Amino acid sequence: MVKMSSGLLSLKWNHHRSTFLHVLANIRRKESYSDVTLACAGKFYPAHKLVLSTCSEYFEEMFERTQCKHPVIVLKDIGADDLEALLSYMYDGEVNVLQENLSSLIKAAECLKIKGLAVADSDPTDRTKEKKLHPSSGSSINANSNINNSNRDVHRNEKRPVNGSGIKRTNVNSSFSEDVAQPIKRRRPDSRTPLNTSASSEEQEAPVTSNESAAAPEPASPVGEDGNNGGSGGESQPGDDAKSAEASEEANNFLQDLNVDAGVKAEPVEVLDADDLTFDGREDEDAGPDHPGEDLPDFTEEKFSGGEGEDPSLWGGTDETDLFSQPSTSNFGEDDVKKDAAGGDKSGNTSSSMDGIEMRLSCVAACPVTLCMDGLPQPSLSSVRSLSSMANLTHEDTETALSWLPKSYKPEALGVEPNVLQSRTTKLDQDANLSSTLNVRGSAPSDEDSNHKALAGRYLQELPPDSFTIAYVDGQPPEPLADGATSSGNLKGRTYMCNLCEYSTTLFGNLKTHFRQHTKEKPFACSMCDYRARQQSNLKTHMRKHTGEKPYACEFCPYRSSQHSNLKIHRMQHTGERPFACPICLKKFSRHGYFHSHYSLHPEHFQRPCPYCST
DNA sequence: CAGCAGGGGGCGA
DNA sequence: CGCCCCCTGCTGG
Repeated sequence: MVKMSSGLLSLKWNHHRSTFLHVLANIRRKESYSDVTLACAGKFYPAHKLVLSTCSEYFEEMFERTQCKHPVIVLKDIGADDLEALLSYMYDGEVNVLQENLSSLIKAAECLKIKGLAVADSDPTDRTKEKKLHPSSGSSINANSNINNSNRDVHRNEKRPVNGSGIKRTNVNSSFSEDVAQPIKRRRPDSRTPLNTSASSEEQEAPVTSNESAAAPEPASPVGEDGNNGGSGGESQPGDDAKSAEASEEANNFLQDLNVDAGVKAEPVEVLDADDLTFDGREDEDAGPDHPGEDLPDFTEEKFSGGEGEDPSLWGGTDETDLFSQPSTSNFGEDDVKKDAAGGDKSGNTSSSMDGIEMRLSCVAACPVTLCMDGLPQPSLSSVRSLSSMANLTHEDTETALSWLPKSYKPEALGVEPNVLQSRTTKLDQDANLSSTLNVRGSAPSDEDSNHKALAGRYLQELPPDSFTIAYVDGQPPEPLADGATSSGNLKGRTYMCNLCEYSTTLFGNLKTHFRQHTKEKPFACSMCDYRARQQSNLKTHMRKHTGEKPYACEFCPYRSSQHSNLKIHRMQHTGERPFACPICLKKFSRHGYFHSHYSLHPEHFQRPCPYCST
């Protein structure tokens, strides 16, 4: 709070912007308040006019011209992947794209006139004025500042070592973040070209390679043209000269600082104007040391303390669906478990993920839009930050968690606080003594158990192996499944026990459905209202409410019902059936609930539990 | 108490 | 996966 000269008090919400982004991500994830639907390649993407019109002149104009409250916009010439990426870009202010997808993405962005990608945007707050007032910090605030860079900023640019893993990276400032962005085609040369140091220009990383430029000459070319050492990103030439080596070392130091609490390994990566920029747009304390991580907590705390409303994408999924929008048809967790169950991807993806993490670290430090060129799904930085916020997480812990953590198994999905995640996996082995239950009930070898769980996960591709326990009737060992064999996962002699509650079933499909209660996943969305269901059949029943369909007719009267069970209840009026009889007064009731209400009035019910539910 | 709607488990294909 | 079923909670008469 700042007391102004006029006597007015200026109340500033420090984390207003980050909170907005966070809430926006949640709203998008939950598909709340959706007032427009984008149809693309057979998929439907609920969205918000406000966001779309904010980020796209195309949509802005479109919405101005239509009076429809909830238009469905069919995008014919845009790929679903590109649209999902653009939606992520618009909602999150950043997106990761594969290098080979960049050209089509830019093309799509141009079609839709996406600000910051295809259309120049300007800073609505006109921070250049602030810059004049605070020249020392101005360069940290927006991308334009890069154009009029200070020597320090230029130096930063010089210090962009190329990672040693062959990953190509690029950063493009976003209009959606604090930073004011220019379209890629314009901004890249500006932001990357120091005004006073030609040498540094040559040393700058060129994240977009020449072949990329060839693939997408229009949008990408300008991106790459500043990077006349464009291959450096992919070819790892951090030590081209002493300057680069020095820059690399400094970047490493920077990253190590950044990674101290992230629990991830530090590796030379591109470091943008990390400590020149703060996430929430606060002016950087320029005199401060190069500890971007000190700036980050504001961001991380705000972004990851969301509890239930946490954006699932914040939680370390390694599949692309974590990073891009998820249409209603998405089947989350699938890829995760595929990787996990298959096992083969595990190590590889883990290391790749870590690379991605590092990349994201640098990006978030700089707070631009990120175009990731490493060709691998990237976990979000937030996963790292979130994990890192947990006490005593080692690098291996983080790596392991990130490598297999599926969306369906994220803390917020499980209804637990994020910082419980560390113990969650442990809890899985301990919870409700289910592991010991396994031994008691099944006495199957643990390796066989894990093998079968892996198989179940492999073929059902839904649940992480540690989410359930299998009990074997008579100690029957699991049947080995040959590669390529198919199985419904419903194998005889097995009881699948949920490790998060007391539920057990002999049918793995039931477990899969059941587990959605823990993940709070409701993958079946009603197209007519906000209703979502965990089971498709429930959605089907729900849809009858909209269609008015009542397929179940009473044979005694005109009554019709949308649900058979309701007809059955109704029919009791005609048949006089009263299945629930009070054992005390012998009064009969048609429903258990009615009986129960009645029964609870009897003083004797304390001594005699309900004969129908034992409560 | 009846109607309605939603949640969730069982089970056959 | 789709269908069936049961159960439950809410609402209004």
